[in-house]
Amino acid sequence: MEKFYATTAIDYVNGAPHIGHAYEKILTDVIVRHFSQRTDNAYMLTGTDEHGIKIQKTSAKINMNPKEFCDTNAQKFIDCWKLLDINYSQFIRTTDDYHKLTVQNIFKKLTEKGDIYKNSYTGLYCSGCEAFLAEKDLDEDGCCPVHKKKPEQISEENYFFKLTKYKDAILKHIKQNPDFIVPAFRANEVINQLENIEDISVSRAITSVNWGIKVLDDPSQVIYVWIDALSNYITALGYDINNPSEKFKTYWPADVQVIGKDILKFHSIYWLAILMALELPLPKHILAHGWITIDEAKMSKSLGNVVSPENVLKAYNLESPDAFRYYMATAAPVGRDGNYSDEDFKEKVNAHLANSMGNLLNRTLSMLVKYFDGEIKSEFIKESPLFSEAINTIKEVKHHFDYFEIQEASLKINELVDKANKFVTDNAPWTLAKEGKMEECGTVLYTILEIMCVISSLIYPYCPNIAKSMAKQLKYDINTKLDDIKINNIKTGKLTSKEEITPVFLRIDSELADKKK
RNA sequence: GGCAAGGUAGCUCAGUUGGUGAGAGCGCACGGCUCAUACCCGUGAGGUCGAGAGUUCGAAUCUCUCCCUUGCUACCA
Repeated sequence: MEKFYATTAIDYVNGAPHIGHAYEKILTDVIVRHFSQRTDNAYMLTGTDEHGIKIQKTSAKINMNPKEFCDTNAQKFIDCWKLLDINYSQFIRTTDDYHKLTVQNIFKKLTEKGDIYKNSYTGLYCSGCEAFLAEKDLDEDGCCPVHKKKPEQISEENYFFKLTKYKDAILKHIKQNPDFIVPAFRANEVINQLENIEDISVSRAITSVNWGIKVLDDPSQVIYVWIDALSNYITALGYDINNPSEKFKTYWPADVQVIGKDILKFHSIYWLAILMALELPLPKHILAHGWITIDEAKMSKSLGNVVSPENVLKAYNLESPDAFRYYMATAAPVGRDGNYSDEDFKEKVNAHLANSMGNLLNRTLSMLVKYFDGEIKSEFIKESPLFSEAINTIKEVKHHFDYFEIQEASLKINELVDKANKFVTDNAPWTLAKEGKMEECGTVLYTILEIMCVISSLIYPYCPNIAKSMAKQLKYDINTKLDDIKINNIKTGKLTSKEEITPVFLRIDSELADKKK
């Protein structure tokens, strides 16, 4: 694999990040971290979408200039991703100068090509909102729900993009590439939506929206969200209509673009059309994830159940975001809605990270210290059927990630952990020690430690901190590429001592965890 | 309304092209072990596989009807 380029949706900076924003970034980060174990050129892009009427109004309401308002809110996202160890390569803001410039050039090129043309747009305009409303936004009487008055039919000169010109090509692409849209069942929805598309308006009169990127040579128009926001995936890499950067040539097309299911239409139709118009290759996969619900209820400001990642980490006094990342990434099969509940969170992370995986390392190292003073002797080193199981698990995990099945991949890791735990019980090294069968006992411990090296690599995308802690105690190089993993990582000689053994993840609500508070 | 996906053990769900007594994880109950973060291992529960009818030697798995749930059907971002 030569390179891997993944993008997230860029978040609208009208508010602070919540668990839904976090979910998408965690999914993407887990995917990119996995592929970083398969190539040296893994690149992850995330960022913020900062233009538009909502920002313009919200900032005006609090007497702030829109850029300062965006600066403040964008920082909240940056801080949050840091807290969650989102290892992005680049953070783009649509107010960045290089982005604005390229968007203007893209707009110009499409205009010259004839794919963008001027036409009049007619819509329902509410003077109170100073915005066009969609019919479904109106109340039963056809009035604006906020200002309680009927919107007027207004016509405005706008630029339009010839979406319909690309309809057939898009349909063909989706049908010929059944794995383009993940999960596959959403492809049908897109195909249906494609039936009724029309050309889309891609600019607004500056009198309606002034917070945006101006059309070159036409100061009366501001570029609307489609071309502004969607283009970020290529402007970030240094795309230029005449001289694309080396970075762009290296990474584009994206290997996967992770988005929420609500914006699938824009990415699988509008975005493809724009790329086709620019004569650029198309992304390999669009991954549309589901929603995170809170205790089975949709998260919303009005319900007051908006959960911020920061609060979760604080509530459990978690030092690293690993447990939260693990839970989010494995809560549901990608593409379907997942649920967050405190109870389930505790149950899952305790069971998998502490009881099964963490404890397995801990018990094995403890025995090594207890029976052998932490030393691996050469006679311990023998083949084991577990080794081929471990190699096979790597294969299965890779296969699942090829299809972005990150929950399924985690289940395979759990299975390997379970097999290893069973192996310990079946061979009862403590009994072997009592019976004086020291070589046999040492071989059992050695076998598990080799397996733990593999497990630390496999759990790394989900739980980078825990994985590093495991690797450190195993004296294993966590940067080993998946394909380079051989079962020969535990060397003979002193491996550990009582002082060096520490639990990699403390049970939530455990006595030890409580002591730390 | 139209299009689509589902309704399987208390919970979350697996069940390829129909065929040995219907499964996994969690939770629960009981048992074992004692190296470990009170952990780990084993055993069990006997669920009319949404309802009814049909095809078949045989259906959770195919067909039809009905009931229920969910998603999509927006120039919001």
